[in-house]
Amino acid sequence: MKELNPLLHSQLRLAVMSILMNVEEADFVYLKEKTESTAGNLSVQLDKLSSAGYITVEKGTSGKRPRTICSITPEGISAFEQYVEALKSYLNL
Amino acid sequence: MKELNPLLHSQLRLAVMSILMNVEEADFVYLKEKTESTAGNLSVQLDKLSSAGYITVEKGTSGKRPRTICSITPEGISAFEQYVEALKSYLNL
DNA sequence: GCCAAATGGTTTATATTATAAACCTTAGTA
DNA sequence: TACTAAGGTTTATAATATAAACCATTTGGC
Repeated sequence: MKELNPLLHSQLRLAVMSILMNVEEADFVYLKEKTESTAGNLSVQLDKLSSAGYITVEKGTSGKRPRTICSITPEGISAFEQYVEALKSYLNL
Repeated sequence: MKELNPLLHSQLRLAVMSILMNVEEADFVYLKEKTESTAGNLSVQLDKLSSAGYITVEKGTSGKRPRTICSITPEGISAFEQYVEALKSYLNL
């Protein structure tokens, strides 16, 4: 049986990747709301995805408030697609 | 976003459930080979699935050797199907 | 202007989980 | 008898996910 990329096989990280597959970019607050995660948890998981090169994380400001914008990288897209293929073999799809 | 049943969201347990969805029953040795897991790990995960009522685990003998036979329960099938549905929403399927 | 609360995070501690190592029991066998 | 192998289980450890505690800035009320 195929291996399931452990970096993607995590509910929160998968949720983030799933969202980023469908939008050009998304900011921290949006991801937090959509995934219903705590800020701490999200912050940690974004770091991991970023360290793996699956997403980029740009820390800037919007007006005077900080704003962190994330987007998926080509490697992220590729990893996600491979993960989906691997999963299919488990799910009978 | 839908919650992913944590009991099923584990590579080895998912692999076991996936196999059991496709066969009437499977013994310990078969599952170990198919999943390429260690016996210890498999034993632990089978216990968890069994405790949850997702599979039955019958410990008998074949000839003189012990033989543990597993099969999926209706609750297991239902849980698996719900898990698949939830996952689909993450995978764009 | 000053204090309280809110916003947008990060760091760190804890609880859970997955995994393998070590162990047990019985059977065959040299 | 004493080794080895088969088929597992129990337990210790490593990894992971998660939230609690914390920090910096900003905004609103008085």
